[in-house]
Amino acid sequence: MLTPENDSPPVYREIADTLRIAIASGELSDGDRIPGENELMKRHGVARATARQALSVLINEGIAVAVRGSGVYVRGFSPLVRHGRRRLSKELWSTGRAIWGADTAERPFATDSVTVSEMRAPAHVARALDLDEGDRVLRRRRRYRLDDRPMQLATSYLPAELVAGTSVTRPDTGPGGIYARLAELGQAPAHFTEEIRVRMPSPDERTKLSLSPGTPVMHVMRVALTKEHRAVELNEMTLDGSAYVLQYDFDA
Amino acid sequence: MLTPENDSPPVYREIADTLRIAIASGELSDGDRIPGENELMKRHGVARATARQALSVLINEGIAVAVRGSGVYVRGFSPLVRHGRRRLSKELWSTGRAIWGADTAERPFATDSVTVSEMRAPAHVARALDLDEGDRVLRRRRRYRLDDRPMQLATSYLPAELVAGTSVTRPDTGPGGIYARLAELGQAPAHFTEEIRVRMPSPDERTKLSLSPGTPVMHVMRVALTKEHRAVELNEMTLDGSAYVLQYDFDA
DNA sequence: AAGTGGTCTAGACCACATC
DNA sequence: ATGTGGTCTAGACCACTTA
Repeated sequence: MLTPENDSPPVYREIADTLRIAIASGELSDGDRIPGENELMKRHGVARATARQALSVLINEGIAVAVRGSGVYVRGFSPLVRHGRRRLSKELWSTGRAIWGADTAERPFATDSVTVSEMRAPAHVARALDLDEGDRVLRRRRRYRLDDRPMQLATSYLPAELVAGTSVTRPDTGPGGIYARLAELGQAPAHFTEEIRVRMPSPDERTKLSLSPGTPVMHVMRVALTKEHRAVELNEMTLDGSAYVLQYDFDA
Repeated sequence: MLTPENDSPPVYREIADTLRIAIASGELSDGDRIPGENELMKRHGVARATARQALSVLINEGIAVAVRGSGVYVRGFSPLVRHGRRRLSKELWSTGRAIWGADTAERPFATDSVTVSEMRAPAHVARALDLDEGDRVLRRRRRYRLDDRPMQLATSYLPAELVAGTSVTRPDTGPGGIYARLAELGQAPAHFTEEIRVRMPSPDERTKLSLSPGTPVMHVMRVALTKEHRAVELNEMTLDGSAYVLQYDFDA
């Protein structure tokens, strides 16, 4: 249509903006149906591809989700608060409660597809755990679900010689989890550091977490240290960004 | 083309996967040029829209960036570490150093487009600062840049009656910033809580932070409390997700 | 059966970058 | 001048949902 005005925004973007404003203003709210491709074609007199492009903007922003055969809908957001400090307080795991209970106020997290294996430490793991690159580590991978919704993927690495022969090497680590077992070995975690990155998920992460398009993930790398400052665990977590709010508190 | 095989992945996705693998394997690395639309059309025998769709997948994932008139390139990632605790240690702001110096190891952050205004507290601000919804707050907005690259947008809210007549109401708050001024008022921040969300940016945020498509933002909400647990500031920050790593540490 | 979104083709004109 | 990505049209067939 040879864009009559000089450098006006493209049509698909203007259509997207119209819809975005309708959503932001509350005119359309969580779960409401957004005008579909056919409706936008009629309403704005554009070709199908242009209407689609407008919708794809909102979908890639995570504001809307498309449901095949049904329509496009406004997407809600009601996340879970994950509290950095309270979650890892000593009372929790030292009394046999799983750490994951802390977030969810008694709603149980389910653990999924647990795999345990021993391997040579990858470079970044060796660095975090203060090992040499050839050293062996135990790797524990699992997925967490809440009400059947997958929420997070987690991979823990521990020095293999430290946990050899303990239940940490078995799928079920017993009451209190890994940290309780480390405490029994005299290697109780006393100090934690967490690094948080955000990015778009890989295709693998998208399927494992059932993410809809436009959903970013949080990547949390946590190192657990004993009171002697020995690094005893690296936990790499990938969280569904639409499902979590991380909370930290600290003193000046 | 009537998709010959049954439920094989769509062509554009297979093309995207090919490219993704080439990137992940290091065959293509940061800044390298990715095969463009014309190249993909020839190589895979598809229409232009299909080649474009394949590239748009990578762009929306933040793996690649398109440069008009030039080509599509692999995108690098070299973030800045923002340390939750060290940044806000009392020594920093109590000795007149700006908080922002802490992240960057002496590289200076520049402040941009500062606006100060007084207004009625929005609902979420009133809640965070423990005010009534009609109460007045001072709002300070600004943008931070590092080496001319915009890194973060920040909006602070403070109870208006608390800071009336101080330099907090002026664009330049003086040495040590807001927190030093609060300390002079006997309201020194002693405790902080931060909440972190991740989402895709709004169009406004995308332009203000010069974000390329596929870049999520971190949204940090920080409340500063005095030692008497009075909430004296709410700071809402929007960080370029490709530019930051947040770090926190704490004890069990 | 009708409507919806998902994929794909085959064209077109534009603005911009590089040579 | 040529090639690149950006936008747009006008069709087509498919799989799925809803009624």
